[in-house]
Amino acid sequence: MANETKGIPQPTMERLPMYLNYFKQRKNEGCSQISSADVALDLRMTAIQVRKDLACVCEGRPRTGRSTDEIIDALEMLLGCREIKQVVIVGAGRLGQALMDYEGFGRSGFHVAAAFDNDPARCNVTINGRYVYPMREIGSTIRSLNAEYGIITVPDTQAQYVCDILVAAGIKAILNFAPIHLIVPEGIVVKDMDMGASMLYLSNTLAVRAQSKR
Amino acid sequence: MANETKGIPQPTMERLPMYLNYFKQRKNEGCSQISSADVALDLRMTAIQVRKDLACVCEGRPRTGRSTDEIIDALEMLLGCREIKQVVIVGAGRLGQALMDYEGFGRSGFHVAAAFDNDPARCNVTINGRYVYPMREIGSTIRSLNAEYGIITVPDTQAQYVCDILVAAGIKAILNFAPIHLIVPEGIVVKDMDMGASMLYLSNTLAVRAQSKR
DNA sequence: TAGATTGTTAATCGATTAACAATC
DNA sequence: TAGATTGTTAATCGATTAACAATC
Repeated sequence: MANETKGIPQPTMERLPMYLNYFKQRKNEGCSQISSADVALDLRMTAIQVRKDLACVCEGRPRTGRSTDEIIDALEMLLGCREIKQVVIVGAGRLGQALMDYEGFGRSGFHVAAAFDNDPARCNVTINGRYVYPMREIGSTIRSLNAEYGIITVPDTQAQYVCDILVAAGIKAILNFAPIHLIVPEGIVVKDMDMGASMLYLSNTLAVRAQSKR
Repeated sequence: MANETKGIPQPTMERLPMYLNYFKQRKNEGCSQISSADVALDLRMTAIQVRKDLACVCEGRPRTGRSTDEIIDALEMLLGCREIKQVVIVGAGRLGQALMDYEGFGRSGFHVAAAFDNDPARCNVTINGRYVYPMREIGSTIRSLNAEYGIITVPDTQAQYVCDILVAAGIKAILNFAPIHLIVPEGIVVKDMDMGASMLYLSNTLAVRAQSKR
């Protein structure tokens, strides 16, 4: 898989996609060279942290900084954006449908190959360019696609059930939109997308800032 | 706003919603008392960390652990789930529509009060229970609702433009679904929901684990 | 009482920040 | 060359982990 992912601190690793987005933007604006100090200014970080983070990714040149082309290239390689990874979505409701042709997945190398739903009314049709299969075909479809990534967009009550099916079918990593803690075997990776929690992050950050003003 | 949010370490703060989800689940299963050790086992954390995190929230009783009712109560108070906070969504496309009646917002005290779009075909109608206003009414509507939270679900190219409008209208915190770095004035909080980045987290975690196995 | 579980104080670990020499 | 920016080594800071006394 991806190159020397290891050895890079986890917090740095999680900041890299943000840098990648940022450099792509700057490149679009016609910027071809950029210094850590400038990045830091725009991203509201310290120059030292940016420098240290980016040192993990590729070399820069004293005096001129980094080439946007080079750093974008290096980031995409390091993050594995160039490798195409097959994804299935379980739950073809509104959220699932919205994710079926979400551009951001493609840009990171993820291809939504199929969707599944247990509502016959939503099955055996193509929605937003993805074919929706009935749940009973999930195992065989995942295996024939060689999909390793699953996205869960079913109601909370069904999330664990769906999760078990995905794992049994060979899925290795799951993006979970149900605000439920999933139990998975050792070796399976889960990332929770709890949007309620994200909103709470906002309100609590506001609250903390208000307090520290006093 | 929320109680003594301050003084709680940021990493702990960000784990609290996960605990809340977990305790609600356990309560539904009929569990009324729970020890840090059990929580740790289920959440794949260490008992010490759970104990320390939860000590910030409410008191437990030696020998019996914590009451699920009490801790749920304390967490909801601390996180401010009980206060109703008005939210607007900009971009009534598929993703925006899916979020309009997303249950998880309500459970955390966020009420989606209105949506906006610049496509006349999507305006002046009710979608998933929310009225969609034309963009030109955004300022007045936000002010009359007293909304402080905004969700951006417009195409990347329009995200910064929309962000500026939201800030001008008095929005204090933004959940941003565009994979773009938004520039905001001091004091405004932004949380990026970059789903491509989340998928990359999954693939890179898998890669790191595979490497460390060797 | 004995034992499980807590809260708290101290030790460890790792990330961030600072300092500075290297280099285009 | 001089100066800006880099990479690296050392210092600081804060979170996690460990140890243990307190308590139901």
